[in-house]
Amino acid sequence: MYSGGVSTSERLIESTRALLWERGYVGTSPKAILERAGAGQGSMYHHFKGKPDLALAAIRRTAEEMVATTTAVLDGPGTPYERIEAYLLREREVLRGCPVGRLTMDPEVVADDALRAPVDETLDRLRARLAEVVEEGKEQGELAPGLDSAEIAATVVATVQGGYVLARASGSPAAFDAGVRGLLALLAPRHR
Amino acid sequence: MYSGGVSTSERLIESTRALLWERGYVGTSPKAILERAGAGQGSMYHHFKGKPDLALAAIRRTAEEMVATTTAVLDGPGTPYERIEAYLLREREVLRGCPVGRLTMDPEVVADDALRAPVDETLDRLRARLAEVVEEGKEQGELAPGLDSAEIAATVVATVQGGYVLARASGSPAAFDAGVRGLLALLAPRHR
DNA sequence: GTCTATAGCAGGATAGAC
DNA sequence: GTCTATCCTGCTATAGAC
Repeated sequence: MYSGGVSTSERLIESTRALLWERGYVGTSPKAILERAGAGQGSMYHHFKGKPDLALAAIRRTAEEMVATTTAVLDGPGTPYERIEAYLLREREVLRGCPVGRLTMDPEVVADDALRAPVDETLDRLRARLAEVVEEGKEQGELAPGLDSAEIAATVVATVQGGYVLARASGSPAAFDAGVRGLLALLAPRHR
Repeated sequence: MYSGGVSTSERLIESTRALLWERGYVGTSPKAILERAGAGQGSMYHHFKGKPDLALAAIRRTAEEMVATTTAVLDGPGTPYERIEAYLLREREVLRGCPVGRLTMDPEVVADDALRAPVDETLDRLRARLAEVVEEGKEQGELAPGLDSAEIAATVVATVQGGYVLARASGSPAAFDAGVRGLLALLAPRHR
């Protein structure tokens, strides 16, 4: 029996995802979620145990989505350098920040192992995959052999996450782009 | 007439600074500030117009402090590369994050130009000073001449800001350190 | 200057009708 | 499954005594 639309529980999760991205966990109230989802109190507490439970469902989905997106780029075509470049230059809504990374600035997310786990796992998998690509680049002679793959992977992810900070501080994506271009210049084969 | 201690307004500002660092603007309540400062409601509203006004005073002081600290390192002794290295390796309470950068993830700070201004200015001055140091390094032949100083400066600041994200996600400073070491390897004269 | 009292509203959750 | 009513607590601010 198909309802012809999206289920209430689905709307609750999507509304929570949007609000967590925009306002973080501390800044997101059940009331705001319900208003955005067009649902009443009862629906939320029927489908979820409470705010943390609903937030966990939302965070898990956002994390999965990010893993899928980044994997697609890093497993895509091109040389190792080109795939790292594609990851760094991929379309982003820079001023909105990273829906996963921003959660690390939320005290209640960091304090709750269950909420932090999907965030940690997502960034960790991204780093691990990037390290593999860097390793490939070294083997193929495209990247400098002296580089530590795990370190470079951390640098790449950090530059992106920090780029969001610079962009949001200045109110413009320019600083994000500058940081990315600087990193690409440092990685670029032609500069070795 | 010296009170022999610290003024109430002073304690309010310092308490607010600590809470903004720990919990952000949205997550910090006047009540929590007053408890930490050991003051009553009246004191706060006597010295400040309200939460935003007190937060502005606290953010301005934190911003000034960060400018002073980073300037001291970047104006210090050593070659340009060594000064950038000193900035990147300087002692940090990594898991607490950056007291200035973390504010960019706060929706109410970003939405309020007065609150965002000191954050923007601080990170912008840091980038500008780093760009000058990079420029020096290029002139002295210590850094690759093809690099764009402003871009590299953005990359350096972004790596630090993003390093905090990685560290807080994993609950360990290791990822911050890895990102910094990766960046230093990419910048290092010996790798050109 | 600092305190307590109070106000009005929002946060987070529960109860029970439909 | 979904709704509204209700509860208790905390947030932000104001009033007015000391």
